[in-house]
Formats: sequence, C-alpha cells, structure tokens
Amino acid sequence: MSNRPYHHGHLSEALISAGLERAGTSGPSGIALRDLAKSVGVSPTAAYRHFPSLEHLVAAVSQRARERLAGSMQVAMDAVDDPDPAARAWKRLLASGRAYVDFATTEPELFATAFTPCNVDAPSDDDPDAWGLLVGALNDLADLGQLDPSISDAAPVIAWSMVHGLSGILTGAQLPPDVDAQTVTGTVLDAVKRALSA
Amino acid sequence: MSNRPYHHGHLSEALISAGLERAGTSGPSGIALRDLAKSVGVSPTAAYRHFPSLEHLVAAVSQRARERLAGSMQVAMDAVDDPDPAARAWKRLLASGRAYVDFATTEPELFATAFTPCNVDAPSDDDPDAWGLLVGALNDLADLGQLDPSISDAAPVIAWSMVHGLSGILTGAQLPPDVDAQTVTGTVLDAVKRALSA
DNA sequence: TGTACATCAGTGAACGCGCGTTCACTGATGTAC
DNA sequence: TGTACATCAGTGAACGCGCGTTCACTGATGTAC
Repeated sequence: MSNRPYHHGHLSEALISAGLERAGTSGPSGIALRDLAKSVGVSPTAAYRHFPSLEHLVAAVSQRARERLAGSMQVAMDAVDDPDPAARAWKRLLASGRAYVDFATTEPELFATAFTPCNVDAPSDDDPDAWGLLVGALNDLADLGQLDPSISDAAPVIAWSMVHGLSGILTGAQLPPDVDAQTVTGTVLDAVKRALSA
Repeated sequence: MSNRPYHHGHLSEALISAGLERAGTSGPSGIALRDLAKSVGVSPTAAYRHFPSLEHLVAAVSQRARERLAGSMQVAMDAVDDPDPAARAWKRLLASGRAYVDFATTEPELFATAFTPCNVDAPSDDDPDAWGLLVGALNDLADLGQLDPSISDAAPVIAWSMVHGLSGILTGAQLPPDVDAQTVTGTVLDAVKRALSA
C-alpha cells in the first residue's frame, strides 16, 4: 500500500512498454536496460529477474512493435465494407497495405524497431501477426478466383515486398522530395493489384 | 620514408574504408570513431581534421556502401547482351534488380549501412547512383514503348519498392525458412515486369 | 637560393558519460504441516 | 490457525569498458620574399 512497494508487480510488462515508448522516439538502438529500469523506478538488476539479457528485452519490444503494426492493419481491414465479395476482398488487402505504409511513415522509429535484427526469438508468436493477416487476405482473394493462379504461392512475398519496400523508401527519406507519400502509396497499391490479378 | 610518418597522407580515405570494413561485419552502429582511428594507426583526434563529427564519417561510409551497391548493379547491367532492344532493356532492368537483392543478401550489414538514417548529407552525389541507374533503365524501356504509359511516372518507385522490400525481407530473415531466396527473387522480378509492362 | 613563417595534420592526455552485467544481500510472499 | 521456511523479486554498490569530444600542444609542409 506504500507509495513504492518493494515488489513492482508487473515489471516485465512495464519494461516492455517503457521500451516501446523509448523506441518510438529513439529507435531500436535507443533501448537501454539501465535507462528503462530507471524510467520504471527500479534498479537495473531487477530487470534480470525477467529478461536474461538486454537482447531478450529488445526482442520483446520488437515483437510488441510488430504487433502494433499488425493491429493497425487489422483495424483497417475490419473497417472495409462492400457488398460485393471480390471488391471487398481487394479492399481489405489494399487497406492492410495502406495501414502498413501509414504506420511506417507516422511511426518510423517503431517501424524500424519492429524489424530490427534479433539474435533471440520472441517467446511467443506475434498476436496479431502481420504476415498471417496478409496471407489470410490473399487466401480470400484466391478463393474468389481473383488471383492469377500461376503466382498465387508467391503472392504474399510479392505483396509484402511492395509495401515493405515502399515503407523503407519513405522512411529512409531517400526519395526525391517532390513526391507525395499518399499519392505514391496509392500508385504502389495499384501496382500490387495489377501484379496479382487474374 | 620512416615506418610511421607523422602525416598519414590519406587519412580521410583510410578512415572511410576502415569504416566500410567494420560496417560490413558489425553494421552501421559498429562504426566508432575511436575504433576506426586505432585500426588506422592514428589518434582519435586526428579524425577531426577530416570529419567534424562521427555523424559525418558515418554519412561518408554510408555513401560508400550505396556506391558499392550501385556499382554491382552497374556491372550486372553491363553484362547483359541481347540483339533485340526491348529484350535487352528488360534484361538490364531485371539484372539490376537481381544485383540489388543479391547485394543485400550477401552483404546484409553493408546493405543496412547504405540505408542507415543520416542527419547529415553526403558532400557529393553518389557515384554511381542506384536511383539514377534504375531511372535510366526504365527510361530506356519507356523509349521503346515497353512500359504502361499510365504508370510510367511511378515506375521507378514501383520497381524500387519491390526489390528494396524483398531485400529487407530476406535480410531481416522474417520469411518462413522453406522459401529459397533465389527462387523468390525470380518470382518477384517477374512480378515487377508484370506490374510495369505495356 | 635560402630562410622566416603561416598553415596543415598530427599527438597524448583528459573530460564525463552511460553502458551491460555481476555480486552479496534483503524484503516480501506463499505454502506445507 | 499459526508458524517455519523455501522461493521470489527486489536493492545498492561495484566491475571494466569504450565511447565522442576537447584541450594545449608539436612535427611537417609549403610558400613569399
């Protein structure tokens, strides 16, 4: 009941969410164990009760960032409404793609965190999982006969490459400044449809 | 003439290439001014005669990495030979794309270095320049009437997104392990052609 | 042709910093009897 | 129902490290007269 109980209670969770916040401004390399412990109000050693090393903590934060990304895709897909099944399936795919790119451009550091290389695996599968959402959307299209059958196996890689690549380009700011992100996103999404359509 | 002349002679160049080497194994965050100075056999302070700060040195190394990438694209394009102009133009585009992905997978840390975010600009334009090569190859195709005119402005972004995205995916090792990099690269390059063709 | 001198390109020591990790320890919790 | 005790989740101090950067300085170079 005191202001500072000896046992934190949810330290693991607190460290991860503090890490996510830090990563959102400073990127994956901004995640520092001592810094996070301090911001949570705990000694650095305490973190080792929950993560064997910094690397595991980073992996957990990275997973959380990916889940955020996937969550925003999910929301965008759920918002799609169209009576025509084929049109609806396409809209859902493209909505998820746009959400992906939007996430990358509005939260570039979190996007980088989501895909920072990790030597350790997350203890659980991502939930929600971006790849799974994408495959699901493409399966729906395939079931409706909307996809070119000759490339349907490769459809996820093709679609993901395009949105992931555009995200990287927009994030890296390597693009000439006279192009508008929203416009170019629309163009690329059109190209996705074009590349996959039956 | 002594073993260790007081003046190094090409310190700037030496630091950049030492940085490139370090980046090739440890990535962009492995570039450390003190470490590079030591490996070149010079005091840390000496580096400041050539670069105002670490950030500028990193920017120079990053540019060098991008030029390496562009160089391998150039080589691949130059190796293409086909009597038919249209076939040749397509082959050049796809060769550059394959070189891009190959560079990323064989030198993932250098690839990451090439696109690491920099707050300072490189003092000169990249030479060779990957974006310029891509635009050139697409212009050749456009001149031959090979490109869908309705998207020709966006063709560079579409093509670059696909190869850049695939590179990121293969580099991040996020892909299920049952897919072969070479095969999937071919599939994605086919999709590029499909997305752009007239 | 020689020489004074400005300029350039280095040295070496020191600054304060935050980092990940380990150690021996202690306060709190919960469970078996 | 009370209590001994194992376990869990923290503390606080210390470790050695490499980092970027700055300081006052010196050795080498080249140019004007």
